[in-house]
Amino acid sequence: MPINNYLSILKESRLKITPRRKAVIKLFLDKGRYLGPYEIRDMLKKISLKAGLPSVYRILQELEKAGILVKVEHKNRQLYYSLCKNPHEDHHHFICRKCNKVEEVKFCNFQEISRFIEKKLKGHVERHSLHIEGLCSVCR
Amino acid sequence: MPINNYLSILKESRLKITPRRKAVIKLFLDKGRYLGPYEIRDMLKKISLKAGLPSVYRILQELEKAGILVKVEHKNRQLYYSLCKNPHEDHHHFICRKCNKVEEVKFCNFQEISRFIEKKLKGHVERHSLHIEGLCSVCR
DNA sequence: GGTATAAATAGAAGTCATTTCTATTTATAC
DNA sequence: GTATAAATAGAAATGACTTCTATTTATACC
Repeated sequence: MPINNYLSILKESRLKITPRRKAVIKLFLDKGRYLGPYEIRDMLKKISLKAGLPSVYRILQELEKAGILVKVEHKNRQLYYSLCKNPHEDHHHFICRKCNKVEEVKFCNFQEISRFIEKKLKGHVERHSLHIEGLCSVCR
Repeated sequence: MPINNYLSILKESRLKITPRRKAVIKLFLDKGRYLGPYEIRDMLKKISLKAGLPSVYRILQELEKAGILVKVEHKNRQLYYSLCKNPHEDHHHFICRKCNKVEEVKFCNFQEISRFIEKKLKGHVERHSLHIEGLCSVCR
């Protein structure tokens, strides 16, 4: 998805298109992997777009709320985000533990487990999230 | 699994059986749900077993390392643990969002997704974790 | 292209979960 | 019982993340 689509989403969400927001989206597009606040701050500094950590955190929150980014669960329990390419499809993400690349997995067979739970445990399943980790085609 | 089995695991891991460790395991057995450091500290205080937060954190880490507890992923990114009843089986957990009960789901069809990833993305899958949330049979 | 407006940002300061450190206490092997 | 290493208490430190206020800036409108 080209950057202009993301900028349109910003407009739809009544968020102004500022140099920092644009640059953050570009970073995610260019890197193709998940990113954390500190490295984003550092990358922005490199392209002479200084931004304080509070601003970075805020921008990430706003982009998540707009549906442009999604949070990534990480073992160290710190904040990471990745670009959400298909917000409306039921899909999961495959994350490379070496290069942190995030790839979409357009496949979900969760219904089976869901039925198992409804039948055996008599519970009502509302949500699920699957974290898949390994080595991508380049790193393996 | 009765408490003595867990105490045996402690011994195998060369961890001493102290009043606090025993009490923490008992808490998890009794409550049947995931617990965080602060509530554990408070519960210990109630049974006249004062423990400082650093001690609680340490005990939880040790019990996790011994395979008695597992971390629970939580939206607020704070630390929660639950008892691991079958450390050696491939299984997942179903968590009730209302009472925090943790139930084992002895079912896993992950291989399908794994094969999908190996074939389509040419990646190598190493690990996965599935988080399932809803309402348990009592709370629904 | 100016200008008013609300929104965005900077930077200092604050919050709070978690960890580290050191002195003291305690479980266990003998 | 006693020696020893391991466990604990409590103060202090760490560090990710958030809040707050003053200043700057994108945008709508003329």
